[in-house]
Amino acid sequence: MRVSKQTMERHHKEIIAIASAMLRERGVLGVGVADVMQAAGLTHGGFYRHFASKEALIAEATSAAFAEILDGLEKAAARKGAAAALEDYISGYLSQRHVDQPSRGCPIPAFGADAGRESASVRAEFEVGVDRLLAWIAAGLRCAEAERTAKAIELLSLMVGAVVTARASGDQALSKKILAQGRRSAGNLISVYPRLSRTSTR
Amino acid sequence: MRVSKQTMERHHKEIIAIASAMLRERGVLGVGVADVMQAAGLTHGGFYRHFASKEALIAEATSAAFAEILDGLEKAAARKGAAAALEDYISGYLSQRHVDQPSRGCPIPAFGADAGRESASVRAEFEVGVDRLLAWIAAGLRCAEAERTAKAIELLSLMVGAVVTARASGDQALSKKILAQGRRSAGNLISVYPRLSRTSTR
DNA sequence: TGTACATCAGTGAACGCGCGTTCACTGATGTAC
DNA sequence: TGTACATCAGTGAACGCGCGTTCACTGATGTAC
Repeated sequence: MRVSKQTMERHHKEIIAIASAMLRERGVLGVGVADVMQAAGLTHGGFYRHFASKEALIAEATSAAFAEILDGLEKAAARKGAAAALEDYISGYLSQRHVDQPSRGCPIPAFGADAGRESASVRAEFEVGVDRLLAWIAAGLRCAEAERTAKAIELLSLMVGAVVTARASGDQALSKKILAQGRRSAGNLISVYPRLSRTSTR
Repeated sequence: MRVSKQTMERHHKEIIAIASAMLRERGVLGVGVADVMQAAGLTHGGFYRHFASKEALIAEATSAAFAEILDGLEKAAARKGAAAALEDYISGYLSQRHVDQPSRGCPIPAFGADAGRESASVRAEFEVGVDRLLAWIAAGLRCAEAERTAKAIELLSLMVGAVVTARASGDQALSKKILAQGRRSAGNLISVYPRLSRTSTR
């Protein structure tokens, strides 16, 4: 039966939140409309009162995934400063926890490859998220203004690649080696004198 | 009707080759048994004379995708030397062509995220490929022996992340920016004095 | 080398199942008086 | 404020479709004599 506007809005947000986690855990093709609705405690039939299509849900869930992460990052930056927040972000990103639990993690390693195969609307949402993320990272870098964007792109690429490769590698040993190296590389990138401090591997 | 052993072997290889391209283009869930068989000029019914399951095909296709790439790399290294071959590999990897055409490209950005969700057999094949790739990259680096593996991991992570992020970003401008920065970063990584040569962004 | 026969790669129909989507229906909500 | 009624969120069955997998069948291949 019909529910109140507030209830419907709550359902809408729940559906998106569930889809945004499922999307990162299973990828675009792994997310089913019925699965999402069931996880939200609803039946699949009502889905189309909320979204025009599965594709529309994917676009909204993509946006929500980035928004959830960026909200947290912005709060952290406000609390402890941009540079300190960036350090925390990096160590969280390149942690075993992030590799093992994609559902609350970064959308880029989780379904960036899938997003590249999706429609323009999904790709557009993804791009807005990447742009905002790069801007946030750039703000936390201690370097010349002109270098910031370039360094942010380098750092993000490095972290995304390390997480994708660590997740794909079955063996724990290789996975951990990749993460550990990622942390060293990222640490050198954000340090004030990165070029001089990294002659040794350790 | 029955075909000769040679024909069957040819079919087997064709199925794997087609699946390995489709896998990189569409991801694991995007590959259909019937699609692959049809592309090979066969009907889907005969699939199970070649493979125990779709999963077995994915494992073999993963192995084949890495083998195809590593064969090419090893030949290139033999022809022009490990260091020069690595430079070519990097510029090819971080090219618009590679971003636009995943089907013959690196498996890691193409379906690394999917592979992380697959069975142990697929993950094991993936890991063997990553290991071999890292060893090949390490051999082309001009640096101290002790630094080689670490630098290879850093370089591969950087390239994988740049390609994933470039593919996911709908807009050409951001995509190109990420690739261009990837090329600069990778170039600095493989140069003999990377720490000193990169004070400027350009 | 020739013949009889077992093998089995490939075919095409069918299996159960889950997918995204549609729709008639229900009944609480929101609204007009 | 109370009442009558239109709206519409959610239900559950059904739609067509494609999925991975199975299977009886075909007939060329490979083999045993």
